[in-house]
Amino acid sequence: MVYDHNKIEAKWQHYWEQNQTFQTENSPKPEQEKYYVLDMFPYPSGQGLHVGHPEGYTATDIMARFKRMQGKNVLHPMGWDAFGLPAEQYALKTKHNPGSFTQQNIANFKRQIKSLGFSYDWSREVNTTDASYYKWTQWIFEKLYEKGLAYEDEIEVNWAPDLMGGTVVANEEVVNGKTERGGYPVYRKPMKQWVLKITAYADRLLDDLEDLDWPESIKQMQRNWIGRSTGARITFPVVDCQDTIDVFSTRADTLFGATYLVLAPENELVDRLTSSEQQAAVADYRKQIASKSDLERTDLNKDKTGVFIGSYATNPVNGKHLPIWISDYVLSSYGTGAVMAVPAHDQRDYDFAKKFALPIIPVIDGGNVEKEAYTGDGQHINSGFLNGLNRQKGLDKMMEWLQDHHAGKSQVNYKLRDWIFSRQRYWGEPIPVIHWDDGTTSLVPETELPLRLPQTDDLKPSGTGQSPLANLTEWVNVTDSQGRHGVRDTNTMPQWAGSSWYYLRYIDPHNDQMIADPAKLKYWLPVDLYVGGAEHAVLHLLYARFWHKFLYDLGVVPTKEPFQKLVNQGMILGTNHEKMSKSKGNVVNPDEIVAEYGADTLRLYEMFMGPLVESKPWSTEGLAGANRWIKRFWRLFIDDDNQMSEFLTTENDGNLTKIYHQTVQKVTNDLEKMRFNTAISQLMVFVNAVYKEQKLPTEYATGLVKLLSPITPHLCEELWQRLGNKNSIAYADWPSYDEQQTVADQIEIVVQVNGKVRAHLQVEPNIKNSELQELALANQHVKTAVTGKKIHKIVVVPSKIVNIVAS
RNA sequence: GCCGAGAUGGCGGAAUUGGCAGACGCGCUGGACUCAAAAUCCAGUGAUCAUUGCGAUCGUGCGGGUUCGACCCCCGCUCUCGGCACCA
Repeated sequence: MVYDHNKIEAKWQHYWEQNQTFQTENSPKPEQEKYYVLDMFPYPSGQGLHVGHPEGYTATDIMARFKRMQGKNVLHPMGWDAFGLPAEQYALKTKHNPGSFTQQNIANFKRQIKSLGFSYDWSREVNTTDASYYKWTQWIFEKLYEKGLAYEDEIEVNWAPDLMGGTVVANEEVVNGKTERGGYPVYRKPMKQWVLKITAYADRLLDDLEDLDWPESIKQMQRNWIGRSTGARITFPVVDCQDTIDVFSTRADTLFGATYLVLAPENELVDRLTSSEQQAAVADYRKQIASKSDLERTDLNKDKTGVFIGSYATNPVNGKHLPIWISDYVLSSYGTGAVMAVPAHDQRDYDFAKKFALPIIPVIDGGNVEKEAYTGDGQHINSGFLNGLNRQKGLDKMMEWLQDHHAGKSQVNYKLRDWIFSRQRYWGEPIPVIHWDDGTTSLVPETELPLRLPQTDDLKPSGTGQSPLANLTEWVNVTDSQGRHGVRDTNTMPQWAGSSWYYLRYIDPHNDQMIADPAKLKYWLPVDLYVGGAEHAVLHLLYARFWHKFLYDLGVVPTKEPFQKLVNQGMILGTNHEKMSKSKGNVVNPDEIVAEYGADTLRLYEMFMGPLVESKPWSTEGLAGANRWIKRFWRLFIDDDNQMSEFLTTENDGNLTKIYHQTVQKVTNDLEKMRFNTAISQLMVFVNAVYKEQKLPTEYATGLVKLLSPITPHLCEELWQRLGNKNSIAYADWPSYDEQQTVADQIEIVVQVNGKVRAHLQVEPNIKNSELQELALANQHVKTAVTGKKIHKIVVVPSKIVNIVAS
């Protein structure tokens, strides 16, 4: 009988559900080793799954099934990151509540995921939009607030007036000066926002990367994002004034070369230090800057702009008077919002100095300041007591001098900014804060959590820059027991909030007393394997690490880091080698694949395409090939009359012994290293060998089905049952191999002459080198190759190669 | 511009403590089965030359180097992908 994927896949999916095969016991089992394998949970979009989703999910499912068969206690959950902008935009358009729309999408995602036969424990499903879930998201926020790590601040934010009737987006959501979603322009605007002090954890977030088994590229991206930079804070007194200007510099050694100072236009010192003659020009420049979008400030405008503010500062090291300018190439949000300009040795300062004809004084030998700034090393010149010293020695000496003269000290700065945590949206976790009329602010008491999102079908932009929640006056206005009136905070949390801790909730998903039972957390943490797309390299993964460390400090979680091993699956491209997208018309829908070929074929093909971490193009022929092989595998066991195949035999003539043990060894090692493509290739090699032999001893048949079962579970459950087994293959023992059986009695030795292969020799594995050498020289092909030549040297690598060097 | 990853047949890919380049699959060609086709099974398939048979030469983005021996290590390039992008 030909393999009927529809019937068999439905049968086993039903069986697993009925028997709760993959439900993980709720009480920890300290005597059994655990394995927590996690997928990045999806945002359930209206589009449903694309073939990229099942790639990562198949990889984790194989690992989950493999580890179960090796006797591990496996936690393998799935859930939904269901707050988010698309649902809100849809709701605004259609006058529906985003909740019902979201439920529909989740149902569709779940149907699709289930059709692929993944071994999730669905009893642990979480949904970030459930009040019983976001109660704890709000709880974490309150703890952050209590510890002073959540604060309100009037800060320059990325204001996108055209997005959702005006909203604030995080730095990470701004791409090339436009919003990541929708591509709307972004402007800088000071606004009151909730901010989380992630910078307080900058050092730990940086240093603890060391011990993680993550791709080096991701670690490097996080390091760059955090951007720790060690330098000096140098104080410049302002001439004829009590004020001082502090600057941050990593090149304090070039202080003698400073020829002017630049403040960020937004720096508050500007008001006080601008001379009356320059007032108009400065005001004009600042106005220009404020109306520029980020894009205009960076990409579109590489040309330096700026204005002299009419006052001077004193260089502490030589008393020179330096003009003070403002320019938008100095960022108000980094360092002190002011720099000392050393145009001879910094390209940005150089460009500015050239444009405004400011002096350029070289203080390090080398380079040519007529052409460009010199940033290399060299001996200091024009630098008083630093003359003759190189960069590092000069820096050390200058730091000493600055400390001694109270003109500066060492300082560490980070590119990492605090996390702007409020969004002017409806579809998110409400921030549980009340602003009282008397000017005080308080948290919603923990006993009153969750603070539920009020139901409404009529979402409207508030028009004030506040979220649509501002319209819901009944919800917004509160009166306490003393009759005091206040208003609720109308901000909601960003999508990153719910996804920053969901992996903790899976461990104890129905606990209504706490985030999770500490004993269970202790047993299951950290996550042993986390698989997802590289697009979350900095955002999600940095925020989750931050919250985890905070919870660690609170004593809630027992580990410093949440995810021990991280793997990024590569992208699946369209057949034209381009990224799949609707507009290119190269999107493959997994539903169609499952209907035509079955889930096992999709799983097998996606794992066979190439290494998990690489991007690779879809191939319709390749997919059909995977399906052909599944049927070929089936025919090893089941004949055309639906009987057990004549290949199956209880007699073992030993012809397949070596290759069987090799296969068990290779598949086991490859799965451990997640090299699924080569594991599958080895199984194909074995199947080819069985077809040659026309025989399959039962002991190898059962082993073979087990080896393949993590990859194509439906097929293998069916064959396992037909081989006479009563229980699911999911908990069958993983096959073992005998190392002795994997090596042959005879090994092949390559004989080279001058590095070129001239002959092959069949020899005993433990042959002596001298014997090997003799055999090689006696070979006819070798003799021909060395005829008329003098042998200089013979290199023998035991059990591998003989290389004869002759000329 | 800076940081990171990569480049292997017609295609996806395999092979690294430096030791037979191209496993496995796709595609293609031929054969068997069939009235025929599909499906299946078997064989061949890097290029060039030779071909009656053994075979020979070249070949892992490009140019050098180290080595008995290099896809692998070193130096210098080109291109592709990902990230960052006035962070002082």
